[in-house]
Amino acid sequence: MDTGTPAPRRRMRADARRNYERLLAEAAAAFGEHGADFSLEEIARRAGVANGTLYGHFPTRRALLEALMGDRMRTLAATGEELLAHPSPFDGLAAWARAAMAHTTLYRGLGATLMQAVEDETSELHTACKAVLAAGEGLVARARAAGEARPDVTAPDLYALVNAAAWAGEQSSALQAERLLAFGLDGFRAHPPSADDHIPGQR
Amino acid sequence: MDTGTPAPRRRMRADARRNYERLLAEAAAAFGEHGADFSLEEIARRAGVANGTLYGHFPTRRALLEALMGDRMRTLAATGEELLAHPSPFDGLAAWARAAMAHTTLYRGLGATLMQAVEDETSELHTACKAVLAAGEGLVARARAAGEARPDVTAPDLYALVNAAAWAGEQSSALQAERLLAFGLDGFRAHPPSADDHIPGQR
DNA sequence: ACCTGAACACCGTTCAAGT
DNA sequence: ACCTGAACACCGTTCAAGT
Repeated sequence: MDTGTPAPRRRMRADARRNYERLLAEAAAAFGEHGADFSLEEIARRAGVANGTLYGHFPTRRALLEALMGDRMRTLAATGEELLAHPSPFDGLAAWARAAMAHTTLYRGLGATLMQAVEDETSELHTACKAVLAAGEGLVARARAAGEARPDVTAPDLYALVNAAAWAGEQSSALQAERLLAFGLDGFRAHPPSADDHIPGQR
Repeated sequence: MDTGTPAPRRRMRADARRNYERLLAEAAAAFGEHGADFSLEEIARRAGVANGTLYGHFPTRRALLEALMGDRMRTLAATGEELLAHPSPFDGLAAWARAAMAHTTLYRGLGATLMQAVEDETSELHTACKAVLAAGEGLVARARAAGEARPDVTAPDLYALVNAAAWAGEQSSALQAERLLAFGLDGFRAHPPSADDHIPGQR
């Protein structure tokens, strides 16, 4: 389960702390209902603070998202490590992929931010995304080693699949997201001995 | 090859026609360089017309995109019908999927519009998207009938895969888009006799 | 140390007034 | 028939001035 609102790193003045938490609460509600691109100005308005106050606490939209999502993402990474103990390497990988997609689905439009953050070191979400990617890498490596996943499947492939499927789901339906994820995962699976379709670009 | 700027449906006054074409040309350039979400106001500015003139010709951004993409999309649909004659049903499907993804990639951010338009009957792109979807349906049906594609793969699955892979490519790299498409297509492939992974939701 | 609110430079869309 | 440009209601971001 979740630990609720994450604590700011350091001691803050009482009024500052109160503003910080109200902003976080309003942002969570607004992002949940209208997506991660919702107006920051309107969030400040709903929290009853001036827009400058929001920027004081969260200099960028990504910083706000990190405050909302950081803990969840670290939990997801931890779940990945636990799934390394799953009896079936591929099923463990698949289960984790579904959990990861559920995280991306938290706020509509989040996938793009998560995709960019993993490559952008200046993003406040970079560290959390890297942890998620590393967890995926562990699971992919294990499935590859067991001969259950293709030898050319990478962690970035898994990361991209999860976010892309979530994106597709936002455009049409949650069912479509699940289907795309399932087909993609099946494409990751090692064939018994048969046809080797070429995946471009090995990395 | 392409027929160049599409003609407006009816006779127009000479100055109107000139504005129409300048708007289209500037939009093509701007969307190509900065994506399909580029400022319409700036496009009007570059075309040397008032913003109201742009809205007069193209009441919505989708109308502008339809004028730019409609012919291309109908060509893509026609290519799909030709590929029904491909010796290998699955290879024909795969070749068409790659061509479709190339279309989505024309303007950054286009995928979302194409995904929505296929379900939104009020979208100016709806008809063109439906034609593309129908072409996909033909190829998928043939590959299913030949036992080369899973029996539960649908045209919307193919459509979603193409756009989702294109989207992922925009967030990271064109190579990632190709890889995701390849893995997804491989997931569409029928297994010889073996493991049946469950794809949710049959449609 | 933190907050306020105005300032700046943008958007998309509509519509009265012109020619 | 078509064009213009202002009007309206929004944005994100910055920063001087306050307490």
